Amino acid sequence: MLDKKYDHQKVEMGKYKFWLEKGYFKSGQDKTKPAYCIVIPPPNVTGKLHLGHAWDTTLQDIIIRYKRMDGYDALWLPGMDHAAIATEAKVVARLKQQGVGKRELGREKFLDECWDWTREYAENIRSQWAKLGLSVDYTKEAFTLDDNLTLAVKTVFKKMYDEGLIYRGERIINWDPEAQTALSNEEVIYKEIDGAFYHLKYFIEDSDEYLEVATTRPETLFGDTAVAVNPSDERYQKYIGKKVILPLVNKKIPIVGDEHADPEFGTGVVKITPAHDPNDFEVGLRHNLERVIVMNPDGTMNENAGKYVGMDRFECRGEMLKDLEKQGLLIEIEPIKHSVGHSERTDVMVEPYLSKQWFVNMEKLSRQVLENQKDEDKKVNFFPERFEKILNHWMEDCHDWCISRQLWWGHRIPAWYKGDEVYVGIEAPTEEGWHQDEDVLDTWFSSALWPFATLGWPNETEDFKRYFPNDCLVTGYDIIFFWVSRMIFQSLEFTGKRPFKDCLIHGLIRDKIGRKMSKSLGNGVDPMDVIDTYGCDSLRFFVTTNSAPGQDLRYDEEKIKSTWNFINKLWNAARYVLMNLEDFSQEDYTLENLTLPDKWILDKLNTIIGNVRSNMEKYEFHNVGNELYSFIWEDYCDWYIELSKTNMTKTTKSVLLTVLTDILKMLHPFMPYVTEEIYQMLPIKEADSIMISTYPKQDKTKVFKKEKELVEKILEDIVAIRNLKATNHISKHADVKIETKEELKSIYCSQLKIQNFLADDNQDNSDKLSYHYQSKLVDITYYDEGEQEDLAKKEEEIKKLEQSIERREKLLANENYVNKAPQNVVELDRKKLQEEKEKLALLKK
RNA sequence: GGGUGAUUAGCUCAGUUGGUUAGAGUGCUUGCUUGACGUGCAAGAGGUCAUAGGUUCGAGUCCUAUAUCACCCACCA
Repeated sequence: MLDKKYDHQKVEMGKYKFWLEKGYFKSGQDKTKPAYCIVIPPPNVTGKLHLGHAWDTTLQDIIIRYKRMDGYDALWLPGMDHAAIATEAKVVARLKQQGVGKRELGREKFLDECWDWTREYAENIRSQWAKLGLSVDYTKEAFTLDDNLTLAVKTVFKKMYDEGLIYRGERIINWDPEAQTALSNEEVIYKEIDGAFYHLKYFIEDSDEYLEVATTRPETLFGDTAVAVNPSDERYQKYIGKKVILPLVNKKIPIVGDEHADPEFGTGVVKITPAHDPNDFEVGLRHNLERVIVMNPDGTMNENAGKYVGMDRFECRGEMLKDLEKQGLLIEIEPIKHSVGHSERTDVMVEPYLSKQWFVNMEKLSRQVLENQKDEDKKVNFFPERFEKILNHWMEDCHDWCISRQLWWGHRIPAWYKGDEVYVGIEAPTEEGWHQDEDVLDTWFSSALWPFATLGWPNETEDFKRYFPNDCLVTGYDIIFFWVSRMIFQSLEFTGKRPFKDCLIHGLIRDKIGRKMSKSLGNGVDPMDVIDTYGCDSLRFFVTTNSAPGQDLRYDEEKIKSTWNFINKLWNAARYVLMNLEDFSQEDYTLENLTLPDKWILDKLNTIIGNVRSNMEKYEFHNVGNELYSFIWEDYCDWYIELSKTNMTKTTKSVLLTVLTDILKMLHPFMPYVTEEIYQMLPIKEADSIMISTYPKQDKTKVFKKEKELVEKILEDIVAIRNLKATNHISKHADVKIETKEELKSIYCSQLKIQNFLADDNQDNSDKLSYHYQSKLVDITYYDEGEQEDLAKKEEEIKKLEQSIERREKLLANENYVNKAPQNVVELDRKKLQEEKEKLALLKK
C-alpha cells in the first residue's frame, strides 16, 4: 500500500536510470511513426543550470513526452555550447588563481585547459538534466566544437566568403580591453552611469579665439584629427576651413563642416576621433581624415598619447585633466548621466576601437528572413505570435555582424594569409608560407547552425532528412536577437528551409518581488535545491503552469508548496483507488451498468481530454495545468471519489481506475516521476512504463450529455443545502425529511451525511424549528433545535433573483439583441430566465 | 526618439474570435478528530477589471488618448 504522505525523494529515486536503461529516450526505433524533433538550446559549458534552464527544458520535455506518447518518433537532441568568450573568461580566471597567465601557457596548453573544463562542466550539466527528468536522446548528443559542427562552420564560412556575405575590413568595433577581443553589438550592455562632459578650449590658429568642445572621453583627444561644426550653424560657419590647436598635443587640425554636428547639442562643436568613435569614423571618411589609434589592446595609452604612454585609459584621463586645468584649457566639468557600453562577459567599459575584423554582411540575409515570414507555409510560427514582430523589427534594422574574436577557445577562422593574399577554405592550403588567422569565431556563429548541423549537415544524412526542419524550438525572449534570428537566416541560406516550424517563446524567471535573478543581487535560486526540498515534479509543474505564454514568472516558494500539495492530493487519491482495487484484475474490469455519477465523470473526463489536447497543441500549458488541477481535485476527488464510497461495485472500481489512468497519462509530461510511480502500481496497465503508454483520446461512446446535466443539478442542490445548513448552524443530528426520486436518494443522503431520517410523516416536529430547501429534483426539510432560519439571507436571495430576471427580460425584449446575438447565446438566456423564474417560485412558496 | 509588455480580489496571476452573475492559487472568516488526504473536508466574505472617451444590442476583451511600472532597440560629441 502507498504511504500516507507523498515522499518525492523516494518516488524519484532510480526512475531516470530505469527509463534510460530501457532506452525509452532513444529516437528512431520505429521509423513507421511520424518524426518529431526538438533540439535543445545548448547551455554554455560555463557553469550550473539555473531556474531559467529548468523552465526552458521542462517545456521541451513536456512537448516531447506528449508527442512520444501520442505516437510520434520523437527526437529531443541534447547538446552544449563551447561559449567562446564566456568559457575562456572562466578558464582564464581559474588559471589566474593558480598564478598562470593565458599567454605564458600558450595556445595549445590553454586549449587543453578549456577541454578539461568542458568535460568537467558537461558532466555536471548532464547530471542536472537527469535530476530534471529530461528525456533527451543521449545517443545524439552534440557539442558545438564536434567534428561535424566544425565542418559545418567551415563550410558555411567558405560559402559565405565566396558569395561576398562575409568580408574582412577595418571598422570601429566594440573592444573589450579586459578580454582583449572584439565584440558584436549584441554583446554590449548599455548601462546608465554617472559621467561628465569635459568642456575644453580648442584655440583657433593664430587667434585668441577658441572653440568650446565638450567630450565625455577626453583621453581620446590624442586621436583627434579634426573638429566639426554644422555647416548651417551661423555661430561657427566662418571658422570652417581654419584650424584649431589640439590641446596638450599642440597639433594643428582642421575645422570641418559636417551634418554630424548637431547645433542643438552641447556646444555644437564636436571633436572628431575617427579611430575611436563610429560616427567620427564616418565623418573621417567624408573628409578624408587620418585615423590615429591612441590605445593599446589592453586599454592603456600608446605612444601617440605622448607623456601619458603606458597609463591606463582612466588614469590618463585624470592626469591629463589636471594638466589641462593648469594650462587653462579646461572650462568646466559638467556632471551628466549617460549610458555607456559594457562587455556582457567581463563587465568592463567597452572601447569603440578601430580594428581589422571579419564581418557578416546582413543585407541579403535579413531580407530573406523578412520575405520568408510573409509565406504562411514556410514561416516560423511564433507562440505567442507577437514575438514575430520583435524578429521582424530586428531584421529590418540590423547592422553587419562582427564575427571575429581575439580569443583561442572556439572555431578558428578558416582563413590563411600569405603577404597580401587571403585564402579561405575548409582545409589549409598545401603550399608553403601560409599562416592561419589567429582569431576564432563568435560563439553564435556556430550555434546559428545548431538545428541542422547537429543532424549531420552538410552531409545529407538520414537524420537530417528525417528530422529537419525541426518541429519546435523553445527559448526565452531575451535570446531572439542573438540566436533565433541567426538560426533562421543561416537555415534559409544553407538549407533553403526554415530551421523549425514553431518557435515557443517563454519569459524570464524573476524573484519573489519581481527582480531579475542575478549573481550580484544574490537572489538566485538553485533548481537543484528546489528539487531536493519539493521534488522535481513540483518544480516542473510550477514553472510550466504558472504564467501565460511569453510572460515572466516570479519564483515563489509558496507556490511550489501549493504544487506539492496538489501532488500529495493526487497521491492520496491514488492511494484510495488502489486500496479499493486490491485483487482487482482484468476479468473484473467492466463498464456495464454505469450509474449516474459514473456517466458524469466519464463525460467530464472526455471533455477534459479534448481540452487538454487542444491546449497541448497550442503550447498553452497553463491552461492544461488549470484544467487538470480542477478536474482532479474538484471533480474526481471531491465529488466522484466521495460518491464512489457508497457504491463500490466492480463498475465503480473500473471507472475509478479508468479515470485515474487517464489523469496520470495527461499529467505525465508535467510530472514524470509521480505518475510513473503510481502507474507501476495499477492493477491493469497497457505498458511497462507510462512513458510509452498511449496518450488519452476522446471516446465518443462516453458522451452522456443528459446524465451529466442531471448530476450537475444534483451537485448544485447539494451545495445549496450545505450552505443552508452552515449558515443556520443546523446540527448534524437534526431530523430530516427528504423527498426525491428513489434513484437519487442515496446520492443526496450520502453527500449530505444525513443520519436521522424521518421516514415517518406523522412525527410531531412542532417543538422544533424547520429549515426548508426545494428544487425541481429534491424537497428537503431539516428539523432542529436552534436559531431561527436566517430569513434576511433568503430575502436577499429573492431580491438578487428578481433583479437578474428583470435584467434578462429586458435583454430578451431588446430586438437588436435577439436578432444580432448568436442563437445559442440567446437560447441560453431564455433557458436561464426560465430556470430563475422557477427557482424564484420555489423560494417564495 | 522607435517598439513591446503589464495595470483584474489583501498578495501572485489566469481570462480563447466581444456573449450567463469576471476565475484560480494563496491569505482571511466560520464549522468539521467523517476509514484516501487536517499537506485535508465543507461553507463563506472579498473586484468601479489603471483613467477618460469611442465603436457595439452587449466591452476586462476592440479603437483613440492619458497615467504609472518593466523591458528591448537606436542615439548619447
